[in-house]
Amino acid sequence: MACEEVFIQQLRERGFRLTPQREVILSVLHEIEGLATVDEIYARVQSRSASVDISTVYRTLDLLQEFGLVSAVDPGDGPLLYELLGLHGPHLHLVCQSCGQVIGVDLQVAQEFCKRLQAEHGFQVALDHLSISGLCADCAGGHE
Amino acid sequence: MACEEVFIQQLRERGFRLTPQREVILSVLHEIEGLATVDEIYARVQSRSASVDISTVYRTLDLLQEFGLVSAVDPGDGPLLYELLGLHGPHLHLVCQSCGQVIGVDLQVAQEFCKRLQAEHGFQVALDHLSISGLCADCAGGHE
DNA sequence: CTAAATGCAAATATTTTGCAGGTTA
DNA sequence: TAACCTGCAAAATATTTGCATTTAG
Repeated sequence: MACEEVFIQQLRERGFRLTPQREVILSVLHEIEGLATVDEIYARVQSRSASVDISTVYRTLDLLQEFGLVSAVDPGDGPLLYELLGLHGPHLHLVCQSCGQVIGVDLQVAQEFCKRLQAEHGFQVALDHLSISGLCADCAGGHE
Repeated sequence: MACEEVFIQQLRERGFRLTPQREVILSVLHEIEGLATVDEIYARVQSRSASVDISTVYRTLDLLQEFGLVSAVDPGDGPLLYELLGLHGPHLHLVCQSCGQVIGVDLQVAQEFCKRLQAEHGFQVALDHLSISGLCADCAGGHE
């Protein structure tokens, strides 16, 4: 099922409404394919529909997150990055502290680790929120 | 070597100075043992030395982080939490999205996982910065 | 003596909120 | 038409910065 359909269905289920603003925002997220700040999203939304307010962008992103269609990554500094989960579903984000790059990695590498946290500490990792800080291959290499 | 000594040594090495403010802040961190927000730290600092400014607290925490004596945890929402690493050294933080609790866990459980990220993606995890969001045992239990 | 650090106040950056009016179902 | 949503503006939160003055070494 496409994102739009999931979105519309979820909206209906909860008595929420499908507005043109929400459509534009979701469509912009499709067009971006990858991570973007609210400002970037907002700018693109504006180019299509100039009167949309940034607060509506925030509100819609929150909604999409609730619906599990979007995830947010904290880059450590600066504003959050948002990403449409759409087809791939959630993945692990490796955030480079040096260059800011965010690498998306299949969740599978984290499975064992998560199981262990579950078994040893009863802690249930939020897989749709998993991100790890460190140095990417390039930046780690340069430091040696 | 105690924190104070490391701190003083690092300061000297870099031509920085040991000020009474810095001493108070480090001492407050000792007294807290665990995670605290800047506001909490600031409040305690003030009770000892009322004229110290919050910007000095921020600046000193940055310094202590650079020196590897303090680490910051992002609770997902709200301000960062700071912690003196002191004796235990860095550990893994499990942050509960529901109750906000932060559980400190030995880094060892993450070792394999980190090695894998290193091997498969050349990514070097920042061990002094490792924190995972999810649900703690209590909150995960309650949800079922 | 002088480079570094502080306190103060103001700026910044990001996100949230209240509300009057517009819109969707 | 009734609850929901939006745009606007203002507030809130958290942190950073510029600068004159003070202070550690």
